[in-house]
Amino acid sequence: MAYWLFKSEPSTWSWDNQIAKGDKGEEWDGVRNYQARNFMRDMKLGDRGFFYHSQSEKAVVGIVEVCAEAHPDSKAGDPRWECVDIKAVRPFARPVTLEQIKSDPRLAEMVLVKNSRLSVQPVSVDEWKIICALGQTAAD
DNA sequence: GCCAACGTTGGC
DNA sequence: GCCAACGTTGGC
Repeated sequence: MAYWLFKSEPSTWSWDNQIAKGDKGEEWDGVRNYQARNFMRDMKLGDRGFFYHSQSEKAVVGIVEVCAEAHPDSKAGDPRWECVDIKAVRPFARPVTLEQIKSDPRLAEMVLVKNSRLSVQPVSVDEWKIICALGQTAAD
């Protein structure tokens, strides 16, 4: 299983919006960046991801699961743009802030730190475990 | 609100 | 195929 990170501005699509969709999940639409799209094409059913709030909050707030593999973005009107569907698995007991991540030397290589603008990105197994521990949340 | 970093576009 | 100009994102 692979691990990922999905970034969203809470004013556009928040963790609460995601929770409200329940187990049906929701399309991760709106990505118009080739790198991010290519990562979504690599995702498999059951892969896990962090749900990250950018802008004001800047924190990992929950865990999501890929519940549909890449398909055309229904809102794009252009088959080039594909996306996966994700559903909420569980919230973080304690959100892990960008500040915490940046101050932890074990997480210095995270894409979130190195390329803050990429909205969909891979997370290593080690990074996954460290951040779940910081968030006092089960990693499985 | 500003600005740095990055991606995309289009002229040459 | 290069690179300048421009737009967007996201941290501060």
